[in-house]
Amino acid sequence: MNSSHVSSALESTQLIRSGFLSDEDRQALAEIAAAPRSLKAGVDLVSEGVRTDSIHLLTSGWACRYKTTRDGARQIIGLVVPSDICNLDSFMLDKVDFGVRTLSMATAVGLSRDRVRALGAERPGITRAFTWFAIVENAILGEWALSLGRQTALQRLARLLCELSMRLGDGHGDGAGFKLPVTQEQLADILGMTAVHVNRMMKQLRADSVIVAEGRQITVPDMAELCRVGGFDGSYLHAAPSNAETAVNHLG
Amino acid sequence: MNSSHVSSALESTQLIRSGFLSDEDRQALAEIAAAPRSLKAGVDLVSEGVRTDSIHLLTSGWACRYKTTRDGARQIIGLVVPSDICNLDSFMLDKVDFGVRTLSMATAVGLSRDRVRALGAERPGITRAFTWFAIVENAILGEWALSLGRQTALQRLARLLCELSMRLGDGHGDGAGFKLPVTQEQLADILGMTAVHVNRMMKQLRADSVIVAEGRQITVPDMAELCRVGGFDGSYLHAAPSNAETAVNHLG
DNA sequence: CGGGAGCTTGAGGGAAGTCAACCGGGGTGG
DNA sequence: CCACCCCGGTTGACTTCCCTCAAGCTCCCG
Repeated sequence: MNSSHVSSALESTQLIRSGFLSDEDRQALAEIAAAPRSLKAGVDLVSEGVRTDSIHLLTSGWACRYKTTRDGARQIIGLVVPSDICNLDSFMLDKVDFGVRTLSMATAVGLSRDRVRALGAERPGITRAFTWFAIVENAILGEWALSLGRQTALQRLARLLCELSMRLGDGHGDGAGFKLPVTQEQLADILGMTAVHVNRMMKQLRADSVIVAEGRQITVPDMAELCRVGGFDGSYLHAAPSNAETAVNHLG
Repeated sequence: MNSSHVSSALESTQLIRSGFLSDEDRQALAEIAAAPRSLKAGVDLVSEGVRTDSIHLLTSGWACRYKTTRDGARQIIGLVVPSDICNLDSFMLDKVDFGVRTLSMATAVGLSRDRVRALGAERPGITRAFTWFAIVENAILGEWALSLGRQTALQRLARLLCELSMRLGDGHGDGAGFKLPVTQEQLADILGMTAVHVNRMMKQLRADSVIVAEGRQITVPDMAELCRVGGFDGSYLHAAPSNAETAVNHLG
């Protein structure tokens, strides 16, 4: 069966970090998971506005949630990195109102919405973990809204790099680096600007020695400076392991 | 006791619309609700970044969720209208990372986070309803992000008016009208622009006869036209009563 | 009557978009 | 194996949208 296979994929899931899942909960989830699927870059896991009853967990690679305006402009409204849930909305809604597309090669496992719900009825921890995840996602989206509404292009870019550096967990200190598997055009769709302008802002960050970019490998010599430029304060991510324990404490 | 008093306040709550709450669930919630509080305009129900273990339901008036950047700019990341939950985040997180402030005179009731959670352990419908609400809120926030990132000032304003017209449920047809209890400065904080520019865009909508504004009373002579200008498609709200039944059907 | 809050309008400047051209690299097909 | 092409990055010139600053206006309330 795939349950043992998937179980390891679930190990590092954000859901686990919530601290709401017991070992049995985790095992129960692993047992209803479908076989992992390999995906090429640039394909839709879920298409915009479609009905689906399957919840996808990303186990490797990157994906994004996106929406398009009537006149064709695209906005990426969430980055999905390994261990994230692609379309949590399907847990409660029949129809997603965004699409999910891979940004790089990726693998994902599917969970049947109905089976997750059924599990949740017996195991409150599972529903709690999903709720926790929805709320954290909300916090991130709120931060994006603040950034889109009230920051300059340079600040938005710097802030995004800060967020990614933290979410990827590659170390938050000076000298931290990570790989950005996205084109400048996709960055533009995240940041609400033009690919051309992304390029210029990147150039400026490089010129100011705030980042070092070799191809798509980003290195941050001085994280505090990058945070300062982006006006970044990472507490909204709620994803630091330190938070999991406090969550557990509140279970009573 | 206040339970009967609060019960009526809960009647029209968004939570009810989810279709996940049974009558008993509703009653159980009403019993743990604190007495309603009257609030003046412009006061914080919850301050930014504070720890709180109380979840507030708005029963009358308007409020908003907001965040501020390090350099003092403010962005409103959500409007709270009667029957909405002000700080759902507190259901799962110790610390909210936004503030909630009344925009007009308002009344709210508080629910103890721990007691709601305890209820949820016995009554899965309650947790489900909260999760549903978090996910709908997410959908709205995603739509705001799309708007902030990819629409012009005029489109953003038009879209907001469309959303409000729908959420307030005053009728979505031509001739629909509603009261906007917010200053242009607050609109600016919602739309990610300047109060001055809000004024100009309002002027343009008026000049184009898309809206009629007398003070803070907005009338929409041609809703289809307003939707067209704002590139609005309301399906993301998931709040139409029609949706509640389909949600119920999926409970099994 | 004075004063403040919110609305309205104008003039000028700056941030970001648009259009366009060029470059480098990695595929692919002849 | 080379030529070609397409995609993504880079840069420049010009335009446009929106911000900034500033003043005057209308209410409403003390």
